[in-house]
Amino acid sequence: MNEYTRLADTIFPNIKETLEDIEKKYPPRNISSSAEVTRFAPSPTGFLHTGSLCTAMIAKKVAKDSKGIFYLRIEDTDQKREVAGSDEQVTKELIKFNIVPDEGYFSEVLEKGKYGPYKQSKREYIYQVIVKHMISQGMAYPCFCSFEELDAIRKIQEAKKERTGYYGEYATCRNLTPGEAISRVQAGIPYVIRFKSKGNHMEHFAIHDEVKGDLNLSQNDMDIVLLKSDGLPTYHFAHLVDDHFMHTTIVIRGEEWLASLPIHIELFDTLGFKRVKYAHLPVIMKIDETGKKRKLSKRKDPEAAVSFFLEAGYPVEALMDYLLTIANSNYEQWMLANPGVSSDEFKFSFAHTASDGALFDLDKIKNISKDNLARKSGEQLTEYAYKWSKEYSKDLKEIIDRDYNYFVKIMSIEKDKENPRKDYENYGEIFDKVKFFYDDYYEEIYNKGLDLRSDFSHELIKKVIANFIEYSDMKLKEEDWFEVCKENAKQIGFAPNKKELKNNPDIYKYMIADYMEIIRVIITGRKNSPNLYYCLNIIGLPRILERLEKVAGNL
RNA sequence: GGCCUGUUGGUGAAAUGGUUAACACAUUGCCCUCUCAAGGCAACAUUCACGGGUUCGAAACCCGUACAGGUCACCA
Repeated sequence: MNEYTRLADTIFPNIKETLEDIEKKYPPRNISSSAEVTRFAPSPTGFLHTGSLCTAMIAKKVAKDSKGIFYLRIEDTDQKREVAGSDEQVTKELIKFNIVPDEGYFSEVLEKGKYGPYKQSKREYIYQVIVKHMISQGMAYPCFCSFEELDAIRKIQEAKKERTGYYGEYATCRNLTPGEAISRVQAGIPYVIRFKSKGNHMEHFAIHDEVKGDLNLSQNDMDIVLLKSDGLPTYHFAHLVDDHFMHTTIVIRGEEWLASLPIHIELFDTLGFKRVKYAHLPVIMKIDETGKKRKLSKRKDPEAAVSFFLEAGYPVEALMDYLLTIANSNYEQWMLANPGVSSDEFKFSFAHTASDGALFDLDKIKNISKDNLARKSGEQLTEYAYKWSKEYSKDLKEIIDRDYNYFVKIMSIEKDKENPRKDYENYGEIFDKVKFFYDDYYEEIYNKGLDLRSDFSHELIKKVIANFIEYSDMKLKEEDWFEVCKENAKQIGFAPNKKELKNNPDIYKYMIADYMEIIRVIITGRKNSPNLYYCLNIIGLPRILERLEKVAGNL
């Protein structure tokens, strides 16, 4: 038994299994060589971030496009930052956006797949086996430096204007003999396990990134921490172990990880593990108050949390479409050329992924969302809005519940036209725009006061109401009905069009638009509404008369 | 500060050495129109961060400069 093995046994006396044993437990996946295995690996520190959703979407797409596997892994190795329950929350939100993992973590009681556990805190044993192996091979060692000592080292480095970190001559614990290390461990001195880097910072190596292209990076020479004093791994080590044994083929993550790529490469090479491919995605940016670019921030930007879009009632496909336009520059053209086709049909390619971060553009999402809602039929729109309302809007749910078909009629206004109306940006806007179709809400609007223009005299308004009641025939077809309205209006002095009004200022003071405005405001309580003919038809003659007579009577 | 990455209009971007720098969002104007929402048409980068070079020819290639972002933890 050599010294390193003794050290390893001293630190992990209860670990009997070897690296080979673990390898056997997680054999290569039985999939074709072109199939990609991707993962989404959030740390449960809060709600799902819009940028993370984008990353997850891409990972899912890459797996799906290649008939591979997409799995979800929870990276909960930092117990200090952990927010209770957010692992399940993130998972649920992901699924709401139709990003359903093929395997991985679903909840505390449900995991799918043979490569688990998929929650890092439950994989402690595996990490320890690997670390023990590394110690016994002289690839890793215990470090007894305290936070204070580390801090002192950093200060010296800063003073000398050298790189900060635990490396080279500063990595004092790497020179401890196994014997010395054993006695310190036995003496109960706290320690972490560090990687013994063989890299040279002055030397470079070539590496290909799917997004960034060919890179030339400095070798790593940091003796980074593998296992923290609490026995849990750092991100770097967990990445090595998990992505190796779960047989990830391509790691898709944010570009904040690019700087530590040399560490990961050295780790994979040292263990003799097959390197994975990498795709480092740019982060979504935003212009802050001072005019500077910065990352979308969960604290400052409501749109950084996906719940923002869920609550506002944007269709999930709209957000996904938008994120895809950022992720693949050719997606927008494809989307325009294939209206209504699911984005699942689109082939994602890293060749069209920008390498710098886009500014988040809410206007664009609104536009995409409007299009999306306009394309839905009245029935579909009602179905989706109703589903949304169950979770996010009592008021909307309540009016739909009163009479589902009545609501469908409202949502169907002019849907059969060549260019359907784009009335709503999201489900959250519907209620307010639709209230007037309901008598109790109309009553509310009426009581607040109808917004009739002040240059309309009471006499004029009464005249219009009387004329409309007498001559308007709701049984007519739309065009005919409107023609009749024009004629009637003309009888009481309203020009039938702009030209006539302009050309005959002595005859006309008002035109048909004004006539209709009076009716519109009285019936709907607003100056703008969808096509009046359809509104009136849905509300029905008795209630129209009621509203008109009420106004006339109170003038 | 070191290292890495990037820079085409207000925004997302196309164009990978060859005529007027696509397209989409936003904005503005006009048309259509019962209002609104749409829709149609048009305007919006004399120029691709800046300086130099290579070339018959550069937004594209090379070199500098500037600016921006990322990163330098027992956080991920």
